[in-house]
Formats: sequence, C-alpha cells, structure tokens
Amino acid sequence: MSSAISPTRNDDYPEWYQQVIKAADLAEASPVRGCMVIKPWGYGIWEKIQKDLDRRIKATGHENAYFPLFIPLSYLEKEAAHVEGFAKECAVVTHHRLEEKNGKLVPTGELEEPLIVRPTSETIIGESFSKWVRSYRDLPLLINQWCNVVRWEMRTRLFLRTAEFLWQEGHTAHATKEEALAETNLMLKVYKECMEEALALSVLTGEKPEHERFPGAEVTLCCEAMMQDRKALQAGTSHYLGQNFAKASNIKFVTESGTEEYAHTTSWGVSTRLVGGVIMTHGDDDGLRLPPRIAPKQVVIIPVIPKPENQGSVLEYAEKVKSAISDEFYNGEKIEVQVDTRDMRGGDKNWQWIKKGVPVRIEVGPRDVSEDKVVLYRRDKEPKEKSFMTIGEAKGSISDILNQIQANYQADARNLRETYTRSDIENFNQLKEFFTPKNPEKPEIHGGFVLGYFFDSKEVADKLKELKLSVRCIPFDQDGTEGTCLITGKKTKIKAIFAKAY
RNA sequence: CGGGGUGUAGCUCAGCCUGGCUAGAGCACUAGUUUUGGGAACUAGGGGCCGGAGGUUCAAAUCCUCUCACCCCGACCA
Repeated sequence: MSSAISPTRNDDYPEWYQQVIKAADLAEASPVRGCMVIKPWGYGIWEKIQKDLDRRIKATGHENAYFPLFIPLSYLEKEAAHVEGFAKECAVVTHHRLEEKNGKLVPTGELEEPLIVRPTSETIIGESFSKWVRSYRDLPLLINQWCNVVRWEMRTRLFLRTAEFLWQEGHTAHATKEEALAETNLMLKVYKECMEEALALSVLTGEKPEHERFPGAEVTLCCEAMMQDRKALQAGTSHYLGQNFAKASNIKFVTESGTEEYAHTTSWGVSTRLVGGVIMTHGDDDGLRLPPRIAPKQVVIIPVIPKPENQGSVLEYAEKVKSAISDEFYNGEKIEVQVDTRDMRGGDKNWQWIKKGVPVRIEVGPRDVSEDKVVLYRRDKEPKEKSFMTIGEAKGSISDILNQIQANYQADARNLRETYTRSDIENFNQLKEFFTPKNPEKPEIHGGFVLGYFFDSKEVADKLKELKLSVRCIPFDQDGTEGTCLITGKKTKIKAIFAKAY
C-alpha cells in the first residue's frame, strides 16, 4: 500500500513532517535565515485558530491592543531573570539610516540607545501599564495583542521553532496574588479548551518545575501535547509573574484603604507552533488531515470532466452543489466550500486535496448531473472509500459528517496520549530503558510520557539532559501518595511528566 | 563559536578524483496527439555567467587561493 508522502512517519518522522508541509503547501523557507514564508493554506489555518482563540479571549473579558515592535534596550535590563533568558537571542537595531558608499548601502545614523526587536513584550507593555494603572479601580487590566516576535534561534524548523513567529500574548495586571493566579489558571483553561475543541489536540495541563519556568515568572503553567512520534510539544504557556515585572516597570496602584502597592501581573501566549502541532498530531502518510473547525475550506468540490462537451453542465452542477452545501451551518458558521475549477487532471486534483487535508471532498461528474447525485469522500477514511448520495442527502448530512471527523481526530489524539503514557516506571533504569530505542542506528518511534515521582532539584535537570529528556510538567491531578524520585531516589509526593520534547 | 558537508535548470541530483566536443538526467513547465469517474502515455520544446572573486593552463563545472551562503552534528533553545 503506497502512500502520498514519502518517507512515511515510521520510516523517518522528522523528514515526513517536512514533506507534509511541502505537499500541503503550508509554508516554505525564506531567504532570511530561520524565517518562514507562510503560504495561503498554512496562513488560512492560522487565521482559523486566531478567530477561535480571539473569540475565547474576548469572551473572558480581555481586549486587544497593539504595542511597538521595538523595545529600548534598557527596558530589557529592568528584570534580571528576563535578561538572562532572552538577551542571547535578541535581534538588535543599532542604526536608522542607509547611505550609499561605493555602490553599497551601509548603515549610518547610529542610535544613541539600541532598540531590540521584541522577543516578547512584558517590558514594553509594562511601561504602558505603569501609566494606565493608578487606582485599584483601574484593575484588573486585561489586554491581549496579536503580533510577531523574533527570537534568534540557532536551529529552526518550520512552524515549530522559527526566528520570527506569529502569536498572541496576553498581559494582565491585578490587585492581588489570588486574582492574578486565578487569571493564570483561567487562561490555561481557555487554551486547553481551544486546543481540544478546535484543534482536536489532546493536552495535559500542569505546572513547570522551577528550571523550566519563563524567565522572571513565579509560576509557569503549560499545555503539553503528545505528537505521533510520542514526543511532547509545549503548546501554550500561562505565567504568574508575581510583582517582579510590576516592580521593574513600576506598576503601582492605590488600594481601597489608601495604601500604595505593586500590581500582580500575568502573561500568556500561544503561537504558530500550534500549526506544527496540528500537523504532527493529525497528519498521516497521505499528508495533512485538518480538523474541520480549523480547515480554511471544509469541503472541496472536484468536477469530473471526461469530455470537453461535459464541461459546461458539470461546472454548472458543481456550483449548484456548492450553493446547496454552503447554505448549511457547521459550528455556528456557514460551511466553506470551494469548487476546484482548475484546468488539470482530476486525479492530481484529488490527491492535492488529500495532501492538503481538506475534511470532505465531493466529486461531481456527468452521470451525477443527470441523477442529481454526488460522490463524497472523507479525509478520516481511506482515500478511495466513497459514498454515493443525492444532493439533498449531502446537504442534510454534511454538518454531521464534519462533526464526526472532528470527533474522530479528537479521539485519535486522546487515544495516542493515553496509550503511550506510562505510570508504572519506578526507577532510573526503567526510565532509561523506556526512552532508549531498540535500534540505535535508525531509532524507531519509541518512548512517550512517563508519569513518575519527582523531587525538584538541579541534579534532576542535569541527569535528564543526558537522556535528552525533560520534565514537561507537574500535572494538576496528583494522588498525593509518597514514593521515590525516579532520578534522585529522594522521597517525594509529587509526580511529574517526563518526556522527550520539541 | 567548534567539527563535518554541500553549492550545476523551478526542484532532486549526476559530472569533479584523472582538466578537453555545443554541460547532462529525472521530476516540474509549454505545445501537439492519444487517453479519461482519474495521481496517464508518447512526441516535440523552453529554460544554466556550474554560488562569487582571483589564480594556474593552449584549455577550468573539474586543479589552487580567498570569499559568501546554506545543511548536518555539537553548543544554544518558556
């Protein structure tokens, strides 16, 4: 049984990932090192994710705003841990003009204070917050922005880690620690719901251990998803920043009783990395499989034109099917249908749409025109598995079909994560064995998540690094029993998730 | 920043070691013919400053020097 994508997932998972991106026409490398060009189909997915998440962010009382791309260098210096975390990967603007010298453009007009291109916006938004917050009546301040950020990463992979990426970053200020922590938890829940309901991912939520925290945060919460190669993908994070950034940016307010206090702030973000997560969660050996909720088109109609004289009637019929189906609703919106009228062979078209992961394909040909029928294919079934039905039946069932596909993908993702999460690993040797491939020459897909006892210390992080493992999170659900840390053997009541990660 | 590698058609590459006809193949592209509920076949065609600069030579994609870019392994990476 040959597949549309070569190599297959089992043969070479990283290469398969690259090939799916190419075959589905999602994105490509740009002339600028580490940056990507997001093509219409890939950007369409991001727009759907944005739309869903933006609605959820607004529904929880947040407002969108926009802050500058450039941040004065001195702002970054204000928070010590933040400097440590981001200084090494900042793009820096030092000049503001170009002059021609010997036919070459050279930078001149050196800036008195260099600007950095935002790697994240805590400091520049903090500056605004300090002006906006005077009284407890100004709190909570609930702001979100959609933007791009730059982190000068050494090694990049399309969507998963690029030098520039698109994201949203929420920034809020609160009067009390309790309120800020509640916000941090609320936004993590919003992320989880968006990822599970819209992207059909299955995520585990919990808290990062100290050494994995966001630079400057007191608490970092995260959503961790399992990819089909059983590695973890950090899909979103939500941070309680304590008063660290409030002190750095001077965000103070007068309380009801008249005293002056620093605000408690939070920040939270998800990025275009989610698109990578969708590819690696739902893709198969024939290419991408898109959950209907985030597919730029849910249905594509492919006219079958065996003879030129059929063209007029078939195309007309295809439009008729389109208008019937696009009148239907899915998830509260009209179904998005495209008729693929391109002048090329039907087989090519068909496979292109399979590789792009469009949830439902409908073929209409001369025979269907006379019988008022269509042929319907689902991306969650085999490529050749077809259902014959009338236009009326297609119209009546399309919404259900999309719901089923969404549910099937969701179930697959949940099954994968549950199947490969082990909670019976008791010591370091077992851990090591679980994460060691049987074939070191050409490692097979192996490992998964291990839920095991964990005593937070530097020693753990270092020893895990040898196995290329990390503590993904300390899950919220803890049974409270006592055991010995898988790494150090120390007694502890905390369990964590150990895994290889992207 | 260390170690290794690669730059030749839109893409994937051969040719380089051992210098020598007009620089090649597959895919993609264009046209024609046949085919058609399907990832078609044949024929013809377009497309290259062989990454850049310098050198050796009668002669350089090929040898030498320099340079630039990218890739892989490390280091780095909420």
